[in-house]
Amino acid sequence: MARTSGSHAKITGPKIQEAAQRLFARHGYAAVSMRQIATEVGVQVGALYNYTPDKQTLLVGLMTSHLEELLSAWGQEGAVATAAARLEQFTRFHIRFHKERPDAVFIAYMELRNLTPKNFETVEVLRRRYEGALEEILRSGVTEGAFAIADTKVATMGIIAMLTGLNTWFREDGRLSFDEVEDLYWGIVRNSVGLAG
Amino acid sequence: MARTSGSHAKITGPKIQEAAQRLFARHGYAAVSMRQIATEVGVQVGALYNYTPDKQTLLVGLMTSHLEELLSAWGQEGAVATAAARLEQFTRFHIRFHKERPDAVFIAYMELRNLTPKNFETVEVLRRRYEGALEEILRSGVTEGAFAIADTKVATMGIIAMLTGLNTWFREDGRLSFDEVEDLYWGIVRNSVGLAG
DNA sequence: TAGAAATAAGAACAATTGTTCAATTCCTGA
DNA sequence: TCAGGAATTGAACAATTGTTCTTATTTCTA
Repeated sequence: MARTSGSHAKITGPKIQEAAQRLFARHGYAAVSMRQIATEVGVQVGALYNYTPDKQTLLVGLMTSHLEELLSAWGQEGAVATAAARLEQFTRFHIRFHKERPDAVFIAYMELRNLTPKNFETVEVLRRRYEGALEEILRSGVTEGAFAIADTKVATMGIIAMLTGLNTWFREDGRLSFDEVEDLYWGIVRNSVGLAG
Repeated sequence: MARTSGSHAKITGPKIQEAAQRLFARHGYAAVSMRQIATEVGVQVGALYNYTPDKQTLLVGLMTSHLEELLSAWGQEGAVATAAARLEQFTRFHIRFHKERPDAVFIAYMELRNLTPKNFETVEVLRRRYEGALEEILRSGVTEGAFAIADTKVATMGIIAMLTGLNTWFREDGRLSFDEVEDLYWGIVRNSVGLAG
């Protein structure tokens, strides 16, 4: 056999990324073989190497494209007046964006140790840029006198960890709807920066 | 060769656990081979199987003993009067306990997907018991009228995620000392439950 | 419609994987 | 001191790993 009928890079390429993302998230990068990915795509393992030079590149590609999407989506949020409104906007944006991409989020946090140093740095630059967006909000809120925050960098890390942690426990069929949880999280964040209810 | 001079289970046993913990945390469970562990211990791979029936048991053993230590240590904290004081006690305890065991914490959070279903359930029971400890504090604070919390379960997950997240960014040689960060985190937690500064 | 480019199959590679087991040596208690 | 249990080696197993390469077929372009 050789090239199969109907095969096309525009189709196989995305399929490979989706399969890799799903499998890496489910079992972990190291535990997933190239053959498993190929099987999921419906292709033989050799074909994968028309799309990636190696397994590592597949991983770092998933991470960077996720973080770039994240930054791009945040950049497209509309402008709001006060720091408090901006913080609410960020909180709800973060929660919603991450909820829609559990696999990508999982990989971006869990597989950092499987990156080569150079790839790790690339990913970290993107992540820090996103953290910087929140910190800027917190700083402007302190300047406005609206927030009571002792250290904006520490608050940034605390808030992001809290928001991202939602992915680890929220279940669609649980006690609360997602909208309810979103409101509750915003309530906690609002409190945490010293905003009046 | 065979039994080596000076060899003893009381020594090799802990050494294996320490090596496995260090390596699993650094590279991930799936990425670490039994031979790497053996090399780290200074032993041949066959010897490991005097101490564990298989690799999976090594992993689940690390997780459960970490969580049991955590629960035991929390159980030994002294009694305090108010819910607010108890929450401060929990916050500082959690941060300090986790700071001392970065490898164990990392594994307990990152390697859940490598557990068999039965082992996963065992670990989850322990984790839920710990989460329950915090939720009980929050509930009693609400009863006292000291805390303003809309949903204690959600607040529990949010606070624990925030506190545990500290491990991912704190560096001993960073801008702030650990004691400073501990105080800052307590300030955020205090705010988040609506306690007056 | 012919030739070129794109796409995939399938076999092959050496290296590594978790686990088992007999053989061998050391250590301890009586 | 010596027997028996404890501890380890070292070899072996089949299965799986990431990657490369040649070959074959399909699709695209002119």
